[in-house]
Amino acid sequence: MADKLTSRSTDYSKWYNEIVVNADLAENSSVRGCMVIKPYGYAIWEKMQAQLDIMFKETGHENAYFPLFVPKSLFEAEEKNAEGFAKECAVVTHYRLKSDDKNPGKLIVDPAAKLEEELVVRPTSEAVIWNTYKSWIQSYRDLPILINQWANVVRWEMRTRLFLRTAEFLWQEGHTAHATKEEAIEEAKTMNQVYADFVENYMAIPVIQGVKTESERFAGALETYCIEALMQDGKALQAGTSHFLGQNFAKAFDVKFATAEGKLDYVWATSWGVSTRLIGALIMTHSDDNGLVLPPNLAPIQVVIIPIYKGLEQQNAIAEVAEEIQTRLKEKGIRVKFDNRDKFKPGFKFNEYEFKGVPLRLAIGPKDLENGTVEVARRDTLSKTLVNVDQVDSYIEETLPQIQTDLYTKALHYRDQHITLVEDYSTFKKVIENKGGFVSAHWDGTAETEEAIKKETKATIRCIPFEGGKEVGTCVYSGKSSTQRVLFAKAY
RNA sequence: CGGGGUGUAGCGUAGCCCGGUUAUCGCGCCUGCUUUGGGAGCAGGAGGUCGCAGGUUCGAAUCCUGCCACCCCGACCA
Repeated sequence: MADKLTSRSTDYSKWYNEIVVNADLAENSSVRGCMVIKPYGYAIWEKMQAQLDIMFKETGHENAYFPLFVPKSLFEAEEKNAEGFAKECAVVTHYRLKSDDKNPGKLIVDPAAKLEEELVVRPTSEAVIWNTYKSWIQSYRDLPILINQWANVVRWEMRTRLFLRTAEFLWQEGHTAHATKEEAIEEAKTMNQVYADFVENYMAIPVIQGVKTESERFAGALETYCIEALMQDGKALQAGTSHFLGQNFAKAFDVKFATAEGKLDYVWATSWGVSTRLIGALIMTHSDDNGLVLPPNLAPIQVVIIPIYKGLEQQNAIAEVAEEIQTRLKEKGIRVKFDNRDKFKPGFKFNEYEFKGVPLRLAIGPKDLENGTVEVARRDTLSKTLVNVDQVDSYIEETLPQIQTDLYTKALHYRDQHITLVEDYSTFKKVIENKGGFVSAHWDGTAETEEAIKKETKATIRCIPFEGGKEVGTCVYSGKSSTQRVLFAKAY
């Protein structure tokens, strides 16, 4: 990277280059808005998956896998859900190609292979899963069912945006079935809390938990809980959602169970998901002008060791020290890489790992060899410290969690600086337009007001926060009475 | 789908308005030597359907028409 990046730039794509590229598969191809995740980026995703998986299991969930294809008749069963996703579905209509007689070497769709019923490529899996649950649930003894699926989904959006809205993306989707409404609501809230914990503690991104308004709610849900984060450019990002689906899907797929009292009742449902969008959030929250900044808890490489030497003899002497340090760090469970490639100069490597966001860099040169020291550089602060070789592992063991905390604190500070309490509409517009971030304001609770504000300012209600308390006030737009402040922002 | 912009080597680009030798430059890549405490230097080398298809012309990267893709802004959305 020759040119520097601007931290307030909305062109985050430069930061993405290390970990993802736009899929460029064919001329004139409609496979656009898809991404290729490079190995380094995928390694971050794997770290995220691993931790989420632990947290899902801790809350009693199991993994399973369901089909990619959804027969149209199943898809349309839950009307609101189907309606909500209908406009963005990829649909399979044929199952065979044949060679084109008029155009040798080319293929055409075989009209004879038209499917009796079209298959929808899942934009989400409620339909397939509830159709399956139907045969799994007869009695209250079969409940709850607590299942998560790691999968890809396709949403053919009109406009895509790398990471944040790709046509195909990877995610996890939890689908649970419960005997009571209370238990289902509890589950949806619990998983929203799990997301908040994960994003805050592992991704070092502060989030606000809350409830979506009706217009922002998931299609088919009775209530959508969410975590909302703020990016460096002042725009909000929905980082995860958890839905209380009521009995909508149970009714649509006729999933009844016998209660302990011997009565029949419909099953209560939830679903919840986070996606590769979170990688985008990670990048857009912490990165700076020198490239990515990764929190230690998720960094594929936590510590990189770079040797500085002249000649083979010195290289070998330094490698001995470096490898010894590497062994000690590995024993402590730290992910460390010793980059002893001879074809790149140290300065090049410094920049390379800075760009990749590796939290700590150790440099060992002839001077260090002489003094028994190592230069330790922090990615987040770009500060350097000399540390004695025999203390380097304990120093690192303390510093990695410190970086994790500092990243969170920095992001939290920025976020809190960008929550503005607003009482009148002209200030509202000014803040949304100039300062960005969240605006905390009173809202009369009507969809009309929400829609009007959205039209005029492009700001939407991100959530009705759980915390922040009820208070009496007047709607910033209509002047009608209001019982609580909600958070507005321009969003991705 | 509407408004604006862009498309030239792996990446970033000049040239286009005003048509005319062998399409410019930088990065990257390959070879060799020297280098190595913050993105190395020198020398040599490889790499091009100028987005695609038509048209105008003696001649098109350049002008015209159509199409496609990408980016930004709307509508849509995790």
